[in-house]
Amino acid sequence: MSRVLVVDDEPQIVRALVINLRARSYEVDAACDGITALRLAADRHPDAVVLDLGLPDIDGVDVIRGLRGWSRVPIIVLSARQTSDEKVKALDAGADDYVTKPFGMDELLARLRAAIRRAVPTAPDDGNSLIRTDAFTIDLAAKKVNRSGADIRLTPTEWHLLETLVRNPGRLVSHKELLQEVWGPTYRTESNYLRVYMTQLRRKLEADPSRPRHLITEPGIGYRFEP
Amino acid sequence: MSRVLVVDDEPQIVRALVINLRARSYEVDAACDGITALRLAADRHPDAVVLDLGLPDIDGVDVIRGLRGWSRVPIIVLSARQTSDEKVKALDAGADDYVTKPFGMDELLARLRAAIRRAVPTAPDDGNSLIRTDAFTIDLAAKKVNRSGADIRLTPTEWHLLETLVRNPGRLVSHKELLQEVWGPTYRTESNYLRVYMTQLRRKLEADPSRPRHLITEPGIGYRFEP
DNA sequence: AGACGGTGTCAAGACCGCGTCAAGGCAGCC
DNA sequence: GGCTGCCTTGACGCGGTCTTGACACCGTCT
Repeated sequence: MSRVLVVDDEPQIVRALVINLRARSYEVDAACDGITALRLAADRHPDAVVLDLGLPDIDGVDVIRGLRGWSRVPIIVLSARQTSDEKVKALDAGADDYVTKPFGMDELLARLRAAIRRAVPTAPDDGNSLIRTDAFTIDLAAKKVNRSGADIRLTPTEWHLLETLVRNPGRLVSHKELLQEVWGPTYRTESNYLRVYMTQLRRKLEADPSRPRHLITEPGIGYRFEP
Repeated sequence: MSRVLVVDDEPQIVRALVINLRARSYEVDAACDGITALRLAADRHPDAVVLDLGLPDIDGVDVIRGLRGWSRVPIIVLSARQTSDEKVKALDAGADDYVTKPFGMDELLARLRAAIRRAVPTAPDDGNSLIRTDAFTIDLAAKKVNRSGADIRLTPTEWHLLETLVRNPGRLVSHKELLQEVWGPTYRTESNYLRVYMTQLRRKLEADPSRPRHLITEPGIGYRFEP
C-alpha cells in the first residue's frame, strides 16, 4: 500500500489523520516540524505528503521548495489560511493541492487518492535516469540493465541493491544503509546478504567479476558505485 | 502556450474565464454542455479542462468518465455543490481538482498552472497511437488489436491492462501501478488478478503464450511490454 | 608464522510468486 | 427465465528467488 507523510504541528490533527489513513491501510509517517518532515521524506520516500503550512521552524512554502528540489512526490497542503494569496504561493511553489481547515476527512482522502493516482506514471526524466559505464548501462525509469546490447535480468533484490548504489554515484554507502534500504530497518548487521548479492551483481554486470571496476568494496565500511 | 477547454452552462462564467485565460495567453475553447465538451476535447486535445458539474445534458461525473476513457488530460471541476459527497464522487471518477463556486480567479489560475505543470510531458496522441510488434498491432485511439489480419476481441479489463502496459513501452510497470490503474486505488495487493489477466492477454496475443516475447514478466516486481 | 576478522564464492533447502485451470457470481441481453 | 460473457476467487504444481551455512582467500595485527 502507499506510504503517506503527514506534517502538522497540531498533535490532534496528526492523530486524526494517522488514524484515518492507517484504517485505510496506508503506511503513515508523521512529523510535527519542517526539519523532521524533510528528513523523513528523504528516508522513507513517501508516495504523497500532507503538509500543514504553519510549522514552528520552517515556513511551509520553503518545505515545499525543499521537497521539490529532489522529488516530485505529490504534496497536498493543509492550511488554516484561506487567502487566495497564500494558496497561489503554495501552488506555485510546487504544491499539488490546497485544502483549508477545517476540512472534511472524506474530501481530503479523495484528494489524496487523486494525487496518488495521477502520480503513477512516474515521470521519465530520461536525461538523468540513464547511467552509463563502459561495461553496462542502467535505465532507472524503465528498470533495465543493458550490457553490450543484451538486456540483463535482475531479481528484485539485486535490482534494489543496485539501484541504491547507483543513486549515490561515487559515494560510499555503508553496510547499514544498504541493508536498511533493501532488507528493511530490522536487518542492520546481516552483511553476509550483501556479500552474496554483490557477488551476483558483479557476475552479471562486471567484465571481470573478480576484479570489479564499478561495484567497489570498501572493506569494513560498505560499497561504492564508480561510474 | 497551453490549450484549455472551459465547460460551463453559465455564459458569464465562461466569459470571465475565457477573458482571464486569453489575457494570460492560453488558447481557450469553450463549451456550454457535455456533448460539445466531449467533442471539443476529442477535436482539440486540450492540455487541461475546467469543467462545471451542472450541465444541462450530461451529468458532470459522466463527462469526467467519458474523458477518462481515452485521455489523461487534467480536469479541474468547478461546481456550486459544496457537499463532501459530490467532491469525492468527482475526484474518484478521475477529476484532478475540485473548486467550489464562487471561486477566486487567482486561485483557479494557480490550480490550473499546478495541474498543467505536473501533467506528463509526453505527447502520445500525435498519430503514433498505432503500435506494432511482429505478432500483433495495437490501435490505441480506435481501441483495436489486430493479429495477422484479424481483429482480436478484448474484454474491457483486458484492454485497460494492455493499454497501461503499452503506454509505457519497454518500461517495467510494477504490480502496484497496474492494479491501481486498472482496478482502482483500493486494489493494490491482489496481484492474482494480474496473473489471470496476463494469461488471457498472452493467450490472445502472443504467438507462443507460454513463451511470451512482448508481455514479459519481471518476477516479484511487475510486467513489461517489449515492442 | 599464526591468528583473526572481513570478504568472495558456492550449494542446498525453504519459501514465495507465477501460470494455469475451473467454478461461482453477477449483469446485461434476447 | 434462460443465456452469454465477464469478473472474481480459490486451488495447485512448478520454477525461480531468498536465505542460510560452509569454506577458502586475503589482508592486518600479534
